[in-house]
Amino acid sequence: MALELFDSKAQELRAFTPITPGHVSMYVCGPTVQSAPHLGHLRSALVYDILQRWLSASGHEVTMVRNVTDIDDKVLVNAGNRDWREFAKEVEAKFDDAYAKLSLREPTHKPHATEHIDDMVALVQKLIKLGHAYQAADGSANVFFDTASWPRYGELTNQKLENMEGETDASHGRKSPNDFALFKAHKPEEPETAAWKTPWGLARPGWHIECSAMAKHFLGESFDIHGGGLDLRFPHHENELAQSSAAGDSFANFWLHNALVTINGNKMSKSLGNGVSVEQLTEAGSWGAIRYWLSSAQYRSNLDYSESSIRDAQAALDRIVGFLKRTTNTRRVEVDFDFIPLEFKEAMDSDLNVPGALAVIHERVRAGNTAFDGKDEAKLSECVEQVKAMMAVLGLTFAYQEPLYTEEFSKQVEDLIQKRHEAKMAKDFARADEIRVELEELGVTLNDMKDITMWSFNG
RNA sequence: GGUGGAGUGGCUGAGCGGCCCAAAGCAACAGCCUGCAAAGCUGUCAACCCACGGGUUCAAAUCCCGUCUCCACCUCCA
Repeated sequence: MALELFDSKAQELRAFTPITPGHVSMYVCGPTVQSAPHLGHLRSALVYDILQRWLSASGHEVTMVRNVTDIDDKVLVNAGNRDWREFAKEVEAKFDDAYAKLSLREPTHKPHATEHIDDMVALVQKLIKLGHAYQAADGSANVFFDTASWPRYGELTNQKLENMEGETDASHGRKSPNDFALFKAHKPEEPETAAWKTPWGLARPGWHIECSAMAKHFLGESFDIHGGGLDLRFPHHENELAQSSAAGDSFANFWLHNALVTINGNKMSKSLGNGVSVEQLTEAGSWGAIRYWLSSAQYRSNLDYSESSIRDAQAALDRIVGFLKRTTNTRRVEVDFDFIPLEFKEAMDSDLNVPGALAVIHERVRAGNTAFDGKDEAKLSECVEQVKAMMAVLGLTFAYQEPLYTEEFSKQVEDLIQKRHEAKMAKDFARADEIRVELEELGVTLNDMKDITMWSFNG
């Protein structure tokens, strides 16, 4: 069975075949760095991180571009009196920090909009030449895409122009309320640093043109996958598609849209004031638990946050980590993708069914625990290998660490266990419990089995 | 008004024509293990036929029609 992905343009599951065999190119809309990240941003980035990991695990070389929109109305507004560039960098650092803590892979390219103004100008010039864009009638540096000139407009979201509500304050030299800005003329109240010289005058780029230009710059006229949040489908992605295809590019072969994070059934967003901060999350559980939770619904399903979400995810994750800890103290197993069970592969190939994949992990954990208790070494090894490989594919390896301790420490622990054993033999349980507490303080968890006491280190 | 999507056990959440008397996790209960715990294992708990009403089919949670409720998008949004 091969990978199938839901293409939201075709509105159906399609067998995924890369344009260039063995190589996958993907573009994912990254954040507009206007305010600190929330759960929704994290989910979106994570979805494509897992896709990237699965594609490479299954033998593809992946080029992934995730942009940073560092110039935008909101960036300028939220910067207040500060230099907006400094502000944007600061916010970007918060995103980078959260991404790193979630253990996201670095994208191959992480372009900033402000670094690609020339690419955008070139693309817009081409659109004007082809009759799909025009400079504002009022003579300003505003440049708009001419939606009326592009009959395919609306093809991504299956909408017709006459049903669209369009920009309410249509002016600024637009021919139609549906036309969207490619470049926005410099406004006197905005800093000069936020304006670039273009053939039409001082201006800054509109949001949509950025992604078209950067995708083309790094991936060419056609590429495999374009991803982003469901809320970007319209207008952002619709407009990207219109611009790029009007300019003659075939653009993305697959469009992927991840569903949103909701809270009490409603979209999490700044305007509703229902965002959950990173602080709130980390109080409830580790970053591993946050990643686990964000993975726990298929990417096209809404994921509803509640107070117990992260706590429950932590418990589920601890079960897996606990298994690895209790069983791998004296074993070292290399991760190998050949160890991945077929059921896991099938789940992942089925439009990234991560919850189904997690179910396979838990099933293997139970089998492994049973093998461990029954001292079935061969079976245990197999389960450990499988669980580790699957955890690696899902990017959850960072949630546990190989126990690192010195020989000396090991000897100290084993001495204490021996003393505890002696105390137990003497029925001095108070002393035995004291030693257990002492070991716990050292970070050691005991596991009393029938004839032997095992221990694991949580360092 | 237009365009997409959703309604599955106490909670989260898979399944999308037969392998479903519906995965997995969390929560809860009991047993095993233990000096007692923890962890683990086993079992139970649980979905009154998977929102409701019709229909198609030898067969439906899964397809079709209708109804109700909810969500997202329609030029800020991951």
